[in-house]
Amino acid sequence: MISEELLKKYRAVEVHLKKKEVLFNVGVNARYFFQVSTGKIKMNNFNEDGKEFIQGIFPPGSSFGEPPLFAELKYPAQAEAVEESSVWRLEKESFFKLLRENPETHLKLTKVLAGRLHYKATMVAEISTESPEHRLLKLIDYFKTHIHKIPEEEEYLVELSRQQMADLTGLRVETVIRTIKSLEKKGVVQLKSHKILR
Amino acid sequence: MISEELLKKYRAVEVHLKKKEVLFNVGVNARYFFQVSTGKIKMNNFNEDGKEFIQGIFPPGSSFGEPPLFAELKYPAQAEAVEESSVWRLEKESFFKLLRENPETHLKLTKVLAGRLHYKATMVAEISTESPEHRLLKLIDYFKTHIHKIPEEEEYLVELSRQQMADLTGLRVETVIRTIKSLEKKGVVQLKSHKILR
DNA sequence: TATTGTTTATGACCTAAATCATAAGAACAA
DNA sequence: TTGTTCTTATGATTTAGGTCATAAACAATA
Repeated sequence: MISEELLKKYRAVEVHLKKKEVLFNVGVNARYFFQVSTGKIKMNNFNEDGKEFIQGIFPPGSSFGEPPLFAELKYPAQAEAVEESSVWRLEKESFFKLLRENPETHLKLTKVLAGRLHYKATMVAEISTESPEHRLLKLIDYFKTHIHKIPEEEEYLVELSRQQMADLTGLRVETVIRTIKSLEKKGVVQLKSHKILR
Repeated sequence: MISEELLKKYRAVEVHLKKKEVLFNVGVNARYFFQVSTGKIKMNNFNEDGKEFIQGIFPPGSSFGEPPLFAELKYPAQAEAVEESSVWRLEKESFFKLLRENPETHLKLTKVLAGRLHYKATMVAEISTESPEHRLLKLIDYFKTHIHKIPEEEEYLVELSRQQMADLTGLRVETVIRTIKSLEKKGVVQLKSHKILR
């Protein structure tokens, strides 16, 4: 997360997005650095027959879509506003200038990328080899401990919908619903008026 | 890739690994920066019933296993020598000193992480939503254009075994073999004495 | 050049999760 | 208050890819 002062200093501008508005598409070249100011942005893919995969959901303060900026690559996914949002947009050149002139910020950003790589490595191994039960528990636990940093013994109320969990784990809604039910029966998660507790 | 002079200057040492030897395990804390000197290292996971997933295969010059170093996390996968290999090993503290004192190297490393994040984002979307055919073609094309940087019109001889392709895409060997055959029938890849050309 | 191991190949069969259909409950807007 | 839409729920059916078994082709080693 880059501070607002710093962003403003390097001439970042705020861009407004309506719910479901797309900020950038798959396959285009990256020209800007983005950081969520308000709302929520997701990065996602669709296959030929419309099945969605969610790469990540970014709350205020998170940057997203930086890799193609560094590696001169095209966006592997699109960015879309989950709800009405605004994002800071910084020109690529200014962004690199900012990094050069603020080594501490560069290191912080490297740490963010490292964290994201860790999440992806975890999830891709899950998705490619594990059962729906295992995948969903891993997802829930990852959000609990790494995203929200909630201590093991404390209760965590999952804020994701069944559909979002499906799109994050490569499953189908029905499978998520059935699996969550069965996890409840086993007592590994609780359900309070459809909300998942763990 | 960090130059050998620089590595030596910061007191990196060379570690020798026999084929199949494990350098570090899942779940342990990262204490060193590693870069392949000779041979080939893979990072991989195994699920309960022994199914493997390959996170990446690293040739000489590539570093690997940096994310937990930055983000204070545990290794999400193990590192194992594919063949007899040697790797440079640099103490965590020396590594960060090196980065601070060599901003250009820090930027180069950030680019490496960005590239790897791009690969993972691409593959996880494939694995979670696409057919075996699509997954394998994407894998082959990714290796052709991004790893080996071979121009579109030139022919690429896939150096991966069917088993490795299976472990990189979350499929089973038999499925890879059958799918490659069917891709050959369709004329989208060629087979020359079992080697795949694209 | 026999032997052992690894990789590629193929058929038969089976199963977990996707698909399809339908509906009830919640949330939101008019 | 009544539509409208989104989310959760559940049963029936289908199917793609996994599993199992067996073998040929090839490579590596003694």
